[in-house]
Amino acid sequence: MRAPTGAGRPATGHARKIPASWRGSPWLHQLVLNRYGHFMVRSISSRRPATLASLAAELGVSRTTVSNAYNRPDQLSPELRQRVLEAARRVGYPGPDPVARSLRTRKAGALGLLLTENLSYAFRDPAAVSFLEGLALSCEAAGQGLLLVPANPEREDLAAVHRAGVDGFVVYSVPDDDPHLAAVLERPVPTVVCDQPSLPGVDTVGIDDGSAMTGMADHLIGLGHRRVGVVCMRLGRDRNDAIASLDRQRSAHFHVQRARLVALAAAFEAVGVPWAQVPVVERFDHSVESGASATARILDLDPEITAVVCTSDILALGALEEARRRGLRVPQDLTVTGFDGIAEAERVGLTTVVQPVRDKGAEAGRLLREQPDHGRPRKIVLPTSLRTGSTAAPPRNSQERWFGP
Amino acid sequence: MRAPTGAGRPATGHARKIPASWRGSPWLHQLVLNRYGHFMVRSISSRRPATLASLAAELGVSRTTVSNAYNRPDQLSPELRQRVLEAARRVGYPGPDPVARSLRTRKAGALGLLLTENLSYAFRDPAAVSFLEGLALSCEAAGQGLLLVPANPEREDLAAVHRAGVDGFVVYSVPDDDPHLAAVLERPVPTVVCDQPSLPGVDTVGIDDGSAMTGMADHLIGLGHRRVGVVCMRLGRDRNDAIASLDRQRSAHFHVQRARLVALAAAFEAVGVPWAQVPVVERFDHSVESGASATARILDLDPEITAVVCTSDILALGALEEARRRGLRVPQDLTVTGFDGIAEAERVGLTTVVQPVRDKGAEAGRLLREQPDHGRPRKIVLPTSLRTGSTAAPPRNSQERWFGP
DNA sequence: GTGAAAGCGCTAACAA
DNA sequence: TTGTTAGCGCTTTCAC
Repeated sequence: MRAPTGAGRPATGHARKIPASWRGSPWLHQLVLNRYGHFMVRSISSRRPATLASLAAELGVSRTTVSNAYNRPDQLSPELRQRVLEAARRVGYPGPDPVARSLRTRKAGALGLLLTENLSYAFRDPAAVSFLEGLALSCEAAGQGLLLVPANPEREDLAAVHRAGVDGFVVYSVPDDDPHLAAVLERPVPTVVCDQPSLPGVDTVGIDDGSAMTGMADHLIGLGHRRVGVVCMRLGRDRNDAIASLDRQRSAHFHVQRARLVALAAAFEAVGVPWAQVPVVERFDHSVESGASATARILDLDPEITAVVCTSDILALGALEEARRRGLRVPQDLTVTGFDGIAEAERVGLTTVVQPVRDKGAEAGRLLREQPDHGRPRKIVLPTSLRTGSTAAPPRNSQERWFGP
Repeated sequence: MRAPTGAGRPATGHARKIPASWRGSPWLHQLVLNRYGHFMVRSISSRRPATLASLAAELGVSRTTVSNAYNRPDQLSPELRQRVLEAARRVGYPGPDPVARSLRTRKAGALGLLLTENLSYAFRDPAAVSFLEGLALSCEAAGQGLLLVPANPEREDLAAVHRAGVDGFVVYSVPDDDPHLAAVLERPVPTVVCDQPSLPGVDTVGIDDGSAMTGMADHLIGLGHRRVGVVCMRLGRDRNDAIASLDRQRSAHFHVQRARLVALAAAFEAVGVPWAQVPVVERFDHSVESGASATARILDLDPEITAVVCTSDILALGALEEARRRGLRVPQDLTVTGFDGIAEAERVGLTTVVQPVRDKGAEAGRLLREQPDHGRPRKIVLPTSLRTGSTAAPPRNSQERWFGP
């Protein structure tokens, strides 16, 4: 029996009328009387995907019942539930549409992650991957998805941020002038920033970069180093593969780099090293090669330098490579230090600052999940530690002597 | 002027009536006459979040116009658009709700990624991370999000799969009996499987594991190895840190491992090695330690073994570690081979099969994006190559001689 | 260039 | 336990 496909509503107003858009569509329907005497629409062709409503019509039950079969098994008899689920399988109903459910419940079931501009660098940076691991695990434990939001710097694709159906955002290590960050903050969902930038009104998780780097500086100063060079990551969104001026250091848009440099400067100035004369070489790409080339630059500039301080382990690995290339023994001829504490750094015995990267991810997820009703922004500061490896020692011709350990 | 908060519709039917649910809510509204003489609702408190409709009411324009201001700038005058955008900022309207838009447009703007059961292993496996990188880059280029779908093996949390608002799924390297895979295939969106399992009706991207491993086997056979041991990843969802029986090898639920083992067996059987006597040690955890312990097991079982074939680089790194621990020189005393071609393997000169992991991710994304109107399932097979490093050489007391290259 | 109408597919408060 | 009602917030023909 074919249904009249024209418009108009059935004899009773209780059943949904046939949507006008179905007219002329390839999907066929028939009007059936349910057990309450209401007309309902039943699909007699499987071409139009089944919906909760069509399944309900098919079965002659209400939409609530079908919904309950999926979402509140305790709200209906096991037999009825079984009947519903079976019918669903028969007509190929894949269960409630997640998007419609999200709209209704106002929950997306996922967190968004805004990563540093260049995705590839993020995935090639073991520290970033560990952060991702921590966050992903935390999401998994909570049964939430994790949406990687593309933040292509070239296309300034804010649409991706606007389009993301998420219950909250984690922003990982972006410059303070990143337009994607601004777009995220405009969204009416909670946000946690990890590492950078430091924003007054926003929940934050990170470490105390300044004091961690002070610790490293003190260690080097204690060893007797006074003539040092620094390799750092990019300080702004522009590519500047060169010496970073004092001004550029102090106004860096990447707050983490800024804090580390400022701490270094303060510590060395305190023992009489004029920071303006210390070569601080910036590299846009965060890679081993960058670390090597920056180190080369430093050593070319001043071969008397006794220690190369790097603001990341990846860069430090490059420094080690360059030292090897030049036949400089580490640590006898040159001291090299890193920052992060990635696995590979430990393997080669790098002296570095170890930070709990994975925990940062977990904390970020937790913060987003535990929304206090009100209150001040939460600032989580995780502990770091100095790992003294085998890449730092007193300088060769140091006038200071080292009597340790 | 306070609006009557009771129900009922305004004098004209053109404006939306006030939703009953607003009654008694903390949000206040007033009825205003727009320039067409229609009553519209205006929010006079910013507590209830603005919507496209409320903004339209505020401005006295239709919802279409506001929608167009965001989605089709060419459909209205620049001045009007500007007015709309300004008003939006004033009332704190964050732009069209992404979920509602998704429901309407039937596009989620994201792909879902179902990863191997244990998330941590995925993030600690450089091959998996590279895959992720390739996929993420491909999504970024297309302006799509990438949703990591939690697939906790313990909680069998299929809800996460059901809840994922995505336009398609990528399934990366799961066993053929994974319930999450089944749940994904039930969803009415396209799916691409990467690596495993091999499913007849589903789009696929991978490599020819069999012939790649055959190449490796032939290489070892050519070097003169006949007494070999194998370290492989888990063959099923159950933990079995032990020798894998022939039967277990042949019926492995992880098709990639199965294909590699079957190829090895065939190649060695072909030169008279009885495969049943070759120790194949399985490890559930995919880690360097696993590779080491499995290698230890093999060498304890048969110290005369001349080559340890590993089905992944990570495991091979462990094998190298164990050899070092035992004072065995590689390759003089022991040959070790891997599979994947990760960066660290190259660094240590591992002889291995190199596969284009990043390309796999990119291909998976592309396949999902380019949906043919119809046709056979697409099977993409990417090329591999044998990288002869410094960890494979003829066996010490080989009766076969090696005259090459 | 602008507006009205229709409905995407679902859930939840309430009523029966 | 089941059904009815009322939207969630948006886009999109199609008419004006």
